[in-house]
Amino acid sequence: MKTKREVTIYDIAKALNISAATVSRGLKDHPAIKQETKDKIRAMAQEMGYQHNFFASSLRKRKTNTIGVVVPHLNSYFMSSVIAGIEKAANQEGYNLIISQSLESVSKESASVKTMYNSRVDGLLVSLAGDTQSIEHFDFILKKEIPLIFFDRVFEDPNCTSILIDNTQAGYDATLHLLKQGCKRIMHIGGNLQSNVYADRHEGYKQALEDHGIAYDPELVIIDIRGGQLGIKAAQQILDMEKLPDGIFTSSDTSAAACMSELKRAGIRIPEDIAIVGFNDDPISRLVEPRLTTIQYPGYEMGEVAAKTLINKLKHSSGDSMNTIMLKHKLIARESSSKKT
Amino acid sequence: MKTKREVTIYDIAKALNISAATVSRGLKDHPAIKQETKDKIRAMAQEMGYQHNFFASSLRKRKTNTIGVVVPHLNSYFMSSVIAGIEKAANQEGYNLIISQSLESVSKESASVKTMYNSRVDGLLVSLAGDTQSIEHFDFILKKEIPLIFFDRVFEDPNCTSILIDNTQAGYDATLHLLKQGCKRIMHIGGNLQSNVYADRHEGYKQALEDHGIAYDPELVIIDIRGGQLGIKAAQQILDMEKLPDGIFTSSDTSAAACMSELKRAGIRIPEDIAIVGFNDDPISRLVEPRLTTIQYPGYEMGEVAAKTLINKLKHSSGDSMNTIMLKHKLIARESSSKKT
DNA sequence: TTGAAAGCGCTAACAA
DNA sequence: TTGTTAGCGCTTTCAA
Repeated sequence: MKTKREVTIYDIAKALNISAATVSRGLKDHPAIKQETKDKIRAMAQEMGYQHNFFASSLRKRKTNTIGVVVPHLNSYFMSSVIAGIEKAANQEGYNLIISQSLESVSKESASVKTMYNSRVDGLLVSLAGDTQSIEHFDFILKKEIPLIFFDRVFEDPNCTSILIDNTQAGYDATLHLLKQGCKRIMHIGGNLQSNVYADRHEGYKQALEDHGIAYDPELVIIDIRGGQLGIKAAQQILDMEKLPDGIFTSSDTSAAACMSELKRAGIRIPEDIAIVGFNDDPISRLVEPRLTTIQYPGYEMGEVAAKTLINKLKHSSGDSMNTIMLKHKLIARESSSKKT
Repeated sequence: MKTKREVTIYDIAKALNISAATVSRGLKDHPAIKQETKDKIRAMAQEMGYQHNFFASSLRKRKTNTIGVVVPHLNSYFMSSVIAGIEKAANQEGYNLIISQSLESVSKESASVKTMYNSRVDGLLVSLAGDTQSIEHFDFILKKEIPLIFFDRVFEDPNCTSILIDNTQAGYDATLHLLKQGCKRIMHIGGNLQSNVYADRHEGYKQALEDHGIAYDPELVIIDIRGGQLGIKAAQQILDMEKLPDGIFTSSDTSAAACMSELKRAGIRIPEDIAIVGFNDDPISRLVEPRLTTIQYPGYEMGEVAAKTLINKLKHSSGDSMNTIMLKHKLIARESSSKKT
């Protein structure tokens, strides 16, 4: 870059007195090139400090070997695990990654998708922002037939594959666990219901109560208060209640931990007074006291599956497309919910 | 992408019966183009679904407006904050980001840097892997005069700028705080000493002891045990000691929290028996019990400064280059270290 | 087994 | 204010 001119395949060609085409082939191990020639080319490339120019190659091939990833936030344990999984799978197959955060805003999400398109990503892996209500801003991507896969925070659409866990079942499991511990008055603290993830967990909570003859009480449900701090604000709200709950199912470990910390400070005993179940199996769930019962959720694997599915589509552009891939989850019981001894 | 041919500026030009050059200029608001023409161009581009092709443009301009970021791990609170800061600053100036993790391995770091070069990033922002002992693998970057900035985990080199905090001072502050609480037998749990970050914190610890007439005792220092779990293993080691320490200075909040959790499980009281100071002001420091005293460390700001410094270099390629930028840190005293009441 | 030649889509001198 | 022209560095037919 900069002022210094690039070392190109032409430079190598000239030095070796062969053609650029041969150099190009030799560099990528084309079978039609003599081993001897390849060796010479490699050696010279090495010597001259040649580096492949991805742009020129992409421009010419009309494909970039790059996958775009758009997520709401990078900074959660779950998301980092997913990204790590994506990176591993992508790397293995020789794909690069461009990553961007929407910070939970559709408009930023939309801008990111445009940028990704401008970079001509071959495919897109997306976990939607909280306030995303439609996927119109992906229309032009779909129209260009760029494969689009949603994971975790998904949107049902016949043209896209979704990869997720059964959040309804997971919410059901969490609530059921509390019921089995003898809880009768179970709260739910959850995220933005516009997102499938939180809507489904909430739904599972509702169903579990129903199945056990407990009426759903909207007073016992606290949903996403914008600007983080959900756990702390929820705790304050709980402390103001006339009659305390005896169990809480929270849609994330971080807010569960924050909430628990506040409640404990106010003198409430966990799990004796209130049992708590979180979600995600974030490392924090093992560090707080008591340790959090939680739903384990295969982030790394989800990333791997997402990337592999996408790459598969890219390679065999046949539309074998599954529409939904459901991964397993598991409840991990720890002290924060153990009312029985 | 795919089979569908791109809509190019030529298509727009043809449709409007003007030249491609004019379209190119119009699209980027070149002052020499009549407003009326610009409007026509924009409208047609819109209508035809034209999207800028970043590759062709980069190839031609020999600059990409892309910054490469290489970090050891994405999944820590600190690193996510840094990335968020970088992203904001980069976005503001119209730069894109390519992000990659070295997973603490020099070889992966080296591969990442190569890939970044292949993508012809305009500049590089790097936090080094734990076992990086030299920066030879950046030589070709430097030779091409691609600006390279290190942050947090840095390497002293006259050709690169480093952005960091005064880790020695911070280590000193943390240790001093424990001394002031009356601790006499202070342990240090730290990371890989090959990294400036941990080496300096360790050095500060040493100096503080020295300044207070306490002999440095290698038995009281536990350094990075590969494969994470540092906090837990350190706790086990502590519990095996004949004489327990009365204070611990840990180089990260996550290992401090894990260590504290283990110690508490073994019946040790924090801070009465052992006072603890962590590092980073990770959210976890406020969620564990007792809450962790820690060193606050401006991650977001560090990211912003790093990106701005780099972009500045990119824009005015004059070598105004400062060599080191030192950001402020601050000790935040919480319950985990408060021996005095 | 190799080479010649034609672009991929865009930009920037230079000219008009 | 706009157009002409010549590439940026690479890949890929087609031909030899």
